[in-house]
Amino acid sequence: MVRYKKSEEKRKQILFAAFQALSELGYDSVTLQTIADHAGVSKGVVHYYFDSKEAVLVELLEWLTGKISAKEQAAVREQQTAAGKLAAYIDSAFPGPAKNRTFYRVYLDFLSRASRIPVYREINQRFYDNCARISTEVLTLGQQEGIFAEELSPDTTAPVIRAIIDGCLIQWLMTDNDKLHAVFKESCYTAIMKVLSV
Amino acid sequence: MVRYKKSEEKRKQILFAAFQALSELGYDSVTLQTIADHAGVSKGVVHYYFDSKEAVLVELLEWLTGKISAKEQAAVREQQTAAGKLAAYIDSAFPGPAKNRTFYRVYLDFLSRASRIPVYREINQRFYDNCARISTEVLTLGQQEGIFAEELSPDTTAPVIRAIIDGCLIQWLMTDNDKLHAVFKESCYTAIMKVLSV
Amino acid sequence: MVRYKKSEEKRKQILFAAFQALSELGYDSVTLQTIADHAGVSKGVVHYYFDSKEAVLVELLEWLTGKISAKEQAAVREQQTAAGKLAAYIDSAFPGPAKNRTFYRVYLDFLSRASRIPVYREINQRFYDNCARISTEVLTLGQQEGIFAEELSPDTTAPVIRAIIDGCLIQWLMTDNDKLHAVFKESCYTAIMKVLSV
Amino acid sequence: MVRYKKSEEKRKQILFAAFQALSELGYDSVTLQTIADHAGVSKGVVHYYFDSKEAVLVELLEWLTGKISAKEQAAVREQQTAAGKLAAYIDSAFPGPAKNRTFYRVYLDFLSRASRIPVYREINQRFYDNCARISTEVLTLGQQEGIFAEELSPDTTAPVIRAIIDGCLIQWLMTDNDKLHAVFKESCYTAIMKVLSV
DNA sequence: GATGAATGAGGTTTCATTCAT
DNA sequence: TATGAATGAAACCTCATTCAT
Repeated sequence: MVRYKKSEEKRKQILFAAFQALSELGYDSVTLQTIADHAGVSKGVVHYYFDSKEAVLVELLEWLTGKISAKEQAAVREQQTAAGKLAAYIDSAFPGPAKNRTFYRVYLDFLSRASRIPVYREINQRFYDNCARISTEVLTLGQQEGIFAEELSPDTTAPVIRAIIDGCLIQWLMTDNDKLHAVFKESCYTAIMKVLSV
Repeated sequence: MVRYKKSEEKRKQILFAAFQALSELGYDSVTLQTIADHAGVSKGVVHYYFDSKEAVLVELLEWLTGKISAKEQAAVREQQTAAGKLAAYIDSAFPGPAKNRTFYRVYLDFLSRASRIPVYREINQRFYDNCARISTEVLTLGQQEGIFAEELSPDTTAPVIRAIIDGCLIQWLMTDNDKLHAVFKESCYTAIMKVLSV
Repeated sequence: MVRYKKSEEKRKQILFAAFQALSELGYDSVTLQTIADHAGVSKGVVHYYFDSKEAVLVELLEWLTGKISAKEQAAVREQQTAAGKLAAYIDSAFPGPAKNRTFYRVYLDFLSRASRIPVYREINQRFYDNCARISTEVLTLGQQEGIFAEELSPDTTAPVIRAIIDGCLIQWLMTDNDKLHAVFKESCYTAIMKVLSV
Repeated sequence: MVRYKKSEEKRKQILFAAFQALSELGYDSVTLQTIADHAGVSKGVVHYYFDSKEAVLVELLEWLTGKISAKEQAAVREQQTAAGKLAAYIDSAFPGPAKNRTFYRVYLDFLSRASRIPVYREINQRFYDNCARISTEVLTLGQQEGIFAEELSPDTTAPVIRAIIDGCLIQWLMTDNDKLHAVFKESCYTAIMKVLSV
């Protein structure tokens, strides 16, 4: 993009620092100073690359959801069967305790903002759309294979699949127990299978 | 309780005002002034009844989750069959677009805090425990009736049920579309039924 | 005095509570609430008996210095010789670690105010005048007895005597060591004797 | 010192402004705003250079007592005789009405705090230790010269010397009369001479 | 490009004072 | 008389933002 003459790399560095700081401290405790500290740059630099603190956070949500969508899509594309694709999707959504904790803490911050502020809601909507595309791909292939119920419509089923994934990961996050991660992942997979199966 | 000499009624009034203000403005925009404004009292009054802003919010979460648990339990108790109890539970969790939006905006704020701050996590855990009690009640009755799968254990199933409810309501909240509330409620009910059924 | 229709006894109770609270907490930490707490009455009562917090403190200084002057005068009057009177004065000014600490903490608060606010300065001046009266009594008797230097004038000598007393007690207060109280008392007595002696 | 990356000069400027403001207004009336006003900077700057208002005041006491100790020591060092050193010490401690008023108003504020708060007491103790060093230097030299009493021990005599200085300056401060400054200075010198002489 | 000193709006909190009961 | 709920001014402090260097 021509939009940014400034070093795209340093922007990424700041976004990642913001991600870490936000996950660690939470929305109301994160400051430009803490973001700058995490990035190893001065406070002024953040303002040089981003118009405002808000702009950092908006772009962070965009960047995060984009990365996750890409990763999930890639994982699903690699598989040929509906069952394989679904498993790959869940695997991708449950990469492990550390990554899930870091991301979902931040994601909950963003969801609470998205419930009130359109710009966040729109970014999240694009993320949901990508999730729906994956779910639809899995569902329709499964229906062709005959393992998923014919009567299921992608429009109503896709949101439920993401609901179960997010719901399970939130439940797990609240347990604050890394060992239960595998249990919730398994429960999530099983639940989605039951929802889809004939 | 003797704990509060001060008018318990006014405490509730302030808590409710905080609830409204928080739902409207979000955690980082809500101030003691806005809470006081919503309650129709002066700023000092909030501090007269609560030690700090934090104390207001902690007690708000406690009060909100307590009220919801009570309502859900009462609704489930009134029904005699597993199917009736489950429907009552879902009805209770999906009271309508306005109530769900108001509550889930606030609840997302609290979940994001609960992911980092123990005191919020503990309150939420008590809420989850109550939800699990309801789910267990529904599940075991359904197993006795023969409509739910014998092999399901309450310990792993209960969290999934709440995960689907919360997940669906978050998905709906993000659509910002009141008309879809009924659709998500229906999807939620169907999904849980599929997860539980033999 | 007719000035106070209100129970003089309760006023004293509040003044004494203010004295304790002030000694314990210091000027900037003492509040009407802490004074009321120490007095075992409600906050409103303090305002009922005194126009303002400032009024409590002004009257407290008046009351304290008045009591001390009376005590010192009485002690000195009881003695017949210059040496006896001086010893009685010092004894009276050094009643012990606990009393000296309580009083001098408060007195330092008042001195710092008296250096800027006329009303406190005037009250303190009356205290100094009483001290000077005592010193003059001791000095002139001693001169008659021939043990104190003839050339000493009460006007310049009296302030020095109080200076040594206050100075020694402040020095002792800063050591925060009860055991040194007797040492400083002895040093104070010796110093004054040297200043006065022929 | 590496401790302060930030301009040491501006710190000094703020400390001096705090000194003036504190002397003028007193401890309970001085605010960060008044300090900032006296320094000709904005309120935020004070917090940029100091962690808190308390930190400003602690450092102010440290700075003030340090400066005075240095000045007094230097003055005493310049003199060769015990009498000369003592006169230099007194001269240094009585620089004049304006300076003494400004300093002793502030110092009384600090003494009242030092009587309750350890950090202030410790700083004051270091000041007292320096004063004792000076007194000891004067005393031992005077004993060698044969003009001061052999039996005087520095440990008990030094505090009395400072007690007389502080006591006299407090007495003078309370008169609120510049013309009496010289009188009290003379009285102070005479008193100390009598205390020390053979 | 990069820094960090400076600003000041706005937040939480404290507390003297008022006043209905 | 006595209480304590209520008020609101003013304190300390934080921090996004600006800007000279």
